[in-house]
Amino acid sequence: MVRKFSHFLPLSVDAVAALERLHEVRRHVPRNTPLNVQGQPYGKVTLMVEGTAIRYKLLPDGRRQIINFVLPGDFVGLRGCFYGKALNSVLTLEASEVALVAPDVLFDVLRAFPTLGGAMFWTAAMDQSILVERIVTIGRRSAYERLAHLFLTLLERLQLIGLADERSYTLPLSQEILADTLGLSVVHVSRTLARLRAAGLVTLKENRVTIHDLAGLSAVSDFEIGSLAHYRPPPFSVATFRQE
Amino acid sequence: MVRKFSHFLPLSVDAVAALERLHEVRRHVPRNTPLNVQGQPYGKVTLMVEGTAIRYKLLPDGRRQIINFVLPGDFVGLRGCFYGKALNSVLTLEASEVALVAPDVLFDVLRAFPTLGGAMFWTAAMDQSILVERIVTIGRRSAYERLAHLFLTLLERLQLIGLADERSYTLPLSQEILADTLGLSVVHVSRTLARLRAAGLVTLKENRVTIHDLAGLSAVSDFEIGSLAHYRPPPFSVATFRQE
DNA sequence: CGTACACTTGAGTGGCCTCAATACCTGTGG
DNA sequence: CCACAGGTATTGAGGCCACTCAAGTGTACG
Repeated sequence: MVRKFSHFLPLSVDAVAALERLHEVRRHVPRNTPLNVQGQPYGKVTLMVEGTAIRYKLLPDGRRQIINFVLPGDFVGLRGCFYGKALNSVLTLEASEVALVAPDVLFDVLRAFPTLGGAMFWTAAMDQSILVERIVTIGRRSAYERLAHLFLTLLERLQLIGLADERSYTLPLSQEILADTLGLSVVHVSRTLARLRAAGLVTLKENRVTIHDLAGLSAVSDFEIGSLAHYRPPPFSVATFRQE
Repeated sequence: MVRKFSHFLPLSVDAVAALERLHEVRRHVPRNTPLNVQGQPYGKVTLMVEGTAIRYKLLPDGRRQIINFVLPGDFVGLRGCFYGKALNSVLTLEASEVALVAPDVLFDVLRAFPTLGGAMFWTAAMDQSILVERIVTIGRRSAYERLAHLFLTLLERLQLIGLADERSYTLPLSQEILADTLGLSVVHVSRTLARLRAAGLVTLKENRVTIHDLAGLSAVSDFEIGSLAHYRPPPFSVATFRQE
């Protein structure tokens, strides 16, 4: 998504046009479509254009842990293509629009517009910081704090791509999804959501998350507002390398 | 560490020499030295040469979550330098040897030896898969499974850099470290270790982890042996890009 | 020799889990 | 149009896993 990168640095008209090239091979996929299956060999790199998906892993006995949400502008299988088989599954949460990207096209574009490489590096760093925060959340926060933190993380990610307003957003979050994301049971998510609602902090109704008390919620969850977007120009030039 | 990269692809003599350049500015640091402090601006990129460290985050009330272990051959602050300030703290676990790497030198080397870029991309993918596994572990596995899984992950990582033999390794793992890594309390780690010992699976004594029943342990934890090293040559050429 | 740190073990508590029943909404087919 | 099935949310009851508090042991170190 062009909008995400432009938070990193201003994009030239040409660079935007180059990004458009990645969107050439589009495909419409219905809800609950696997974009990737754990253990299967990789197809190609997929770019989410519109819609949402979840990355998750299944344990042999059926337990599921959701790793992250795939939002518009996110790549699927970019890092993983160095492995022989997919390490996790990806499933669309709603009817979505994806672009299939031939890796060579991607790298052509990056070669032509080196600044985009920096932007991709930046988003990779952001992705990792989201994973790190999730580890902290699941490992050391209570159920109450976990939900609060997740809602704020998603708010910020969606604002970055222009899909959330100041305090609310639409996302197909069932309680089962929340439970598998945060390492909780469905029942306990239901009870905890009720407490958050009663406290006047957040409401989740018909796939719409509304944050009624942003300050209160971030106080509860120790979420640093703006933490994802913090950015400083790199203290050095980003190199390019090429492998034959 | 040269040894890690050579698992990815054979390295030429010249490439090895180039990697040596990164080790030029060495520094010896004692135990419990912060290499990085949460919230502080970044210094430079650090390469662990010998020794170990932990990356962790602290919550305001003092709870600690360890994100990952820094082993020889790992970089500290490579991805994070795009952010204004450090997102997590890093602390040495024992007396260590580190190399301070000027980012420009690193990128010079990558430019001269593009295959090293591919290797770094590969290790980044591996790092991420470790984070992903930790999320699954903390979110959906029991204390018993968590410890089993961690011991196997560390075994594999250390074997990759030649610091573990077939079934044992030395690492300064206190029970507090294990607890903060796995989202458990110290007391419960103690009890669970006792159960693993009684089951004849693992022993942890004087900083030495010995795995007595590798098959049993991986059955308990659903750890895929060899999962980190799985590698397939990339289906495309890794591009290089440069930012001015 | 005393202090500090790490580990162990016991006792009691609580957060979150499981099982289960109910209610609601939506889409589907007779 | 209604009956029905499937997915989703709520609520109660009971139980367990992991937590906290606390005391005691062993080892390292100044």
